[in-house]
Amino acid sequence: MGDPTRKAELFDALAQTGKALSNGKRLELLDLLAQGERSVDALARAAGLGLTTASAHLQALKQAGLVTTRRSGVRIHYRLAGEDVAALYALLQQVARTHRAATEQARTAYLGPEDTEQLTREELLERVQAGTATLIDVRPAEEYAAGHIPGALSVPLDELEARLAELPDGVEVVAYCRGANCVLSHEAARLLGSRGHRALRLADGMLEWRLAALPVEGGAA
Amino acid sequence: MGDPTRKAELFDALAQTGKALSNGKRLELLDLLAQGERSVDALARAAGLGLTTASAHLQALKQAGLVTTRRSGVRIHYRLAGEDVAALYALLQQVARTHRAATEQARTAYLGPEDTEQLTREELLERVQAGTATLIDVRPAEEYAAGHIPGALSVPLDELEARLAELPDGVEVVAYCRGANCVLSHEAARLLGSRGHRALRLADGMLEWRLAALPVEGGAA
DNA sequence: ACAATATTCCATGGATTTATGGAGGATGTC
DNA sequence: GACATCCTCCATAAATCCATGGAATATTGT
Repeated sequence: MGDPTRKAELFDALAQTGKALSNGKRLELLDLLAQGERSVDALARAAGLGLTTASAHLQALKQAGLVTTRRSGVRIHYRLAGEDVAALYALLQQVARTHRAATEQARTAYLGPEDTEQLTREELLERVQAGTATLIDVRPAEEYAAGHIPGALSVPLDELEARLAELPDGVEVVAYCRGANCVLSHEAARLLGSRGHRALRLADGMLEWRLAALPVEGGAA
Repeated sequence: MGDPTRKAELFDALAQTGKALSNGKRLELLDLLAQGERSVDALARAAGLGLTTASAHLQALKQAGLVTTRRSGVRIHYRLAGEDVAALYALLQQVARTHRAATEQARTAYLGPEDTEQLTREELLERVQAGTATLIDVRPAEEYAAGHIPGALSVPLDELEARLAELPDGVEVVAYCRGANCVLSHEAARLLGSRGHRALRLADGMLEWRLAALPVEGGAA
């Protein structure tokens, strides 16, 4: 009635994919890849990893079936194997945050105090359609290019201070970034608030927006 | 712009939850818990683990926030921390199967050849409502008691052969069990087929049925 | 063919994980 | 209170994972 060895092999096979999610650096790489494809050294730099270390982790993700590769000239671009992988990553984040206090603590320690106002995807959608808010995407330009919320302006956090003049006065500014655990929109909202703007931020980010099947502009057509 | 140490701590915190999914035995325990709560030694026996080993894995799942405990007299019952955990487990299975050939191979090696006909949840729902099929739940009675598809008869695989006479002749029999990777319905369908019944099986199982928010009978009211 | 760039492969030492058996705690029974 | 049951905690040895640096491989440009 079901060979126990075969059964163990099946569960071990599933665990191989689970293992890919068992290391913080690999999750950080997945987090980046959830915003669009990237080359190995771009990933290594963005995640603060040694090149060989990043390569090894990416191999592990590939073995687990979570990412695929594409060669373009001399460099190799990694990307998520599918939207279900993005969904798996997002769900892991949600479960970890909901059911484990230590995760929530680490999150607030990283993102800083909840001193800026947030709004939901639905609220954002309303305001954008009504034109009552300016929406800015504070992720790196590369990620904006790979797909963004329709109507959003690309203002990477790096450039925000220098480009404050571009933002209309007296209108709400809504910032968003990668996802629920991304610090960029928090910092953007703080900066905007301190300069007299009425600043809000999207509670989560591009990852959750895409998974909710809301409209996306740019990127792979 | 975002303390790198704090950032690493956040991703490591997420990875703590991911680690829970990185071991085959732990996934097997989750698989059992997805059918309902159980005590430690029941889990150890069902998963073929030593008691202390099972306890250690359950502690790991608890630390990760995936399960909670409830004491009842001298024994401690573990259960999933929420339906989102069941969803996470189901999604991991789906991703592993879809994107990794080795997983699919291990699955077919365990479940056996695809020599029995399967049907989807929607098809099953139609037949049950129309009354054109007899539905049997071939999981252990304990799991049936914790919740089953409305109208299903509890016929644990162990007892199926002895209780064949209970099944009406000339009517389709549909068997289901725990989920997409559960062997019980495959074996039940083979047995039924070899005894002259027209036997089908649900393509997945109770886990996916519940996650699809389809009606469930029995269990926690 | 040769050099340059991007990535993977390989070997290594240090840290982490796992299974197991025995001791220790909590609860219920007599 | 003594005892049995169920579970957790602790110590240990084997296996696995991780970061790192140097060598090997693949592609492009000269």
